[in-house]
Amino acid sequence: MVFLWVYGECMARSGKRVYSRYSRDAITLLGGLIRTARKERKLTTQEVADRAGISRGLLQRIEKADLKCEIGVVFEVAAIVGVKLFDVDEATLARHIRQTEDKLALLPKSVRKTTKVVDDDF
Amino acid sequence: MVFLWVYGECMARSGKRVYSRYSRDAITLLGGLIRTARKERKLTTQEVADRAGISRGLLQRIEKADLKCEIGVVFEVAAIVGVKLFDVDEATLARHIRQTEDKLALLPKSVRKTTKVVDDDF
DNA sequence: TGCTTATGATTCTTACATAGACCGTATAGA
DNA sequence: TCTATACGGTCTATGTAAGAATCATAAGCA
Repeated sequence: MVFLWVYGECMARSGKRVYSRYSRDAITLLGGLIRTARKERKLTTQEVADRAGISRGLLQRIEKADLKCEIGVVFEVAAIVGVKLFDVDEATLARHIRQTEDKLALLPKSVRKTTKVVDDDF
Repeated sequence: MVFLWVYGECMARSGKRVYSRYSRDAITLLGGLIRTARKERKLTTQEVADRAGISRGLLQRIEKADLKCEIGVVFEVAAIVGVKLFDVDEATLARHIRQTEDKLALLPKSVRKTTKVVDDDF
């Protein structure tokens, strides 16, 4: 029964994912910023790749905004060439993390769907 | 000669990568923002995972700031729960992309190391 | 309080991203 | 112009990230 294949199963087989324009654009911008920053600092792809501990090919894919790169590596490369993430420095980053943790502590630990006791007989 | 293993070879075998505090913190913050936004919108992990076309386990790793998740998926989840990347909307994102492209067009296509003709004989 | 379910954690398997090597091209300097 | 090299692409082997299934716990409502 091919028709009844659930989404998850299809994904597992096809491997194709769907991305919104927004997230694609965000990664495109990040890749462009990295390439620009690298050239402004006169660093070759090999130099940056070595510093990040990755291959030159992977750096090229990062700069070309490949969606399937590990986020840790992308952020690391950004840090190496001097692209500020969230547009803030380390101290501000740490402060925002604490603020988020505090906010999270006030929210319910699990999200419960309001058991719809909505009487539909009127 | 184990001592002479180059960095790349070690990486290929160990798989362990080194990350700076800055990039780790940036991802920690992103994961926290996603979890906070998800709960504020009263969405379960399963709902968000379904919308993003990923497994629940992967969403958990994203919120826990796992550095090895694909950047495309992380950004997509962020977009789904309403976390603004680069703190800007789609239109601004597109404008920044164009600006970066223009800037890139003015930079040399390849970075040449200044052949040190620096006469070291004086 | 008790019941439902959202969440966290674990294991196993498989698809695929990465490293590494190679090639040709083009491009920046001399 | 000429030359060294930075860059982009391809191919293969391999480590591992992601999906799927499961269980235990906790947490939110009635």
